[in-house]
Amino acid sequence: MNQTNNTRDRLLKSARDLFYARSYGHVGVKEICDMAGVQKGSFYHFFPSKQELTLALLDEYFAELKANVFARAFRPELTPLQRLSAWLDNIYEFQKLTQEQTGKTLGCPYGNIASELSTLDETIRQRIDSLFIKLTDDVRNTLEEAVQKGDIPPCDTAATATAMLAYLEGVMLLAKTRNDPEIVRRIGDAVLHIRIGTTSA
Amino acid sequence: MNQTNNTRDRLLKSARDLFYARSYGHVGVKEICDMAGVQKGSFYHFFPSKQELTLALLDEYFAELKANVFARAFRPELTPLQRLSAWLDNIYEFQKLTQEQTGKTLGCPYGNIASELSTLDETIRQRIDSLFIKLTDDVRNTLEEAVQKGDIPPCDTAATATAMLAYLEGVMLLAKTRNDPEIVRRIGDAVLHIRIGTTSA
DNA sequence: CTTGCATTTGACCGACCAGTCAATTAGTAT
DNA sequence: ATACTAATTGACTGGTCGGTCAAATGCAAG
Repeated sequence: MNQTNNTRDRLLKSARDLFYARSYGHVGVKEICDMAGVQKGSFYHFFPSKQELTLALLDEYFAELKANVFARAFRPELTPLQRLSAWLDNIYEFQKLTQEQTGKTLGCPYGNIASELSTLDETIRQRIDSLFIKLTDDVRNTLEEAVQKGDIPPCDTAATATAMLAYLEGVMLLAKTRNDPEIVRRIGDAVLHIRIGTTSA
Repeated sequence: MNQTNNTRDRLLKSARDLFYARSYGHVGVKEICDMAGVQKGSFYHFFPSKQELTLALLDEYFAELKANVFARAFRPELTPLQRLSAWLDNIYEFQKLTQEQTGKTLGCPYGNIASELSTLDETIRQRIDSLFIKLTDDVRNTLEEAVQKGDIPPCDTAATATAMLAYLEGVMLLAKTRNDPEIVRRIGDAVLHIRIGTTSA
């Protein structure tokens, strides 16, 4: 087994960047190969189709996201609410970074693909759905810890985690539509106060 | 002048339905013409390009949305909070209807196009951005009325309206990704409690 | 009946699409 | 060296893309 297949990785990275900048449908296999400095035959040596490349891309970069970004935001020495706040900060920094690098605010890489392909490719839809569920699991655990510590009143932590993800996806979509990452700063904080199923309400 | 140009209207309606079901990039001009029962030359007689058709489509159906759906939800005899609740109900009913009719939950027609084309076509991006702003204007007015009546504490009504739109866009995106309109029911209500810039917080 | 414009047709264009394949090259194991 | 496989090349296919165009048709005013 080869430890890191260079060509395969370059294809994945090129596809990820191109899809993020311009969407799945508007990026061709040829262009992905050109950016990776590879011929088309090599693409189909490593991936049976554009769809399969996309599935691999989603899995591998989500694992990287969890290991690097998420592990830092959700680290246990922070209080639960600090973790959610760090998550929000990460989103703002990422949107601002892409704005500086590309001149455009590109939104959420997963939300973009979910929006474009959920109705077109059932396999990809299910994959992104399961990634979103994994994400909300981390958020839900954080919320449960917050409830146990008394930081927030009891609530439906699973539904609240889903609602928080929904809000941040919507915020990123609006930031993309406005082409302005500052939207995240202006309205992002409200994610901390979203609650579903509190006994009081 | 002809009062209602049948061919043009059929092209717009076909494009709207196809774009909503499958996205801009994955629907060709040929297919739009086929559904409208028209040859390609007719398409380019009425619209100089696919982009221009899309701009016309956005404007005309947004006007229709405001006149029919929005005017009903935001009618003055309802209390401000009832209007927001009616807005949410409309969204749920619409997502459920498309699920029943097409077997798929398709999300927000404008959010979908915004996500796909904001980074690809600056003109379309600006158009959708301005439609979103028009939408938030109605919400902001409702929030200001709620503040004046003492239904809610004072807040940054403009930012809160944007946050509410963001949340509902996110909810529709997750409903689409989950392919389940019930998501809207499960977490939608939280939109009523979103606040930005309250003096207390 | 004629003029003139709006509408519609359907063939056509070059470019690009995802995907195929036989042939070559590189690397490894014996 | 040999043999086997993995990796890579680059030409190729059939089909679709957005868009063009000259010719035909419909229609209304004089």
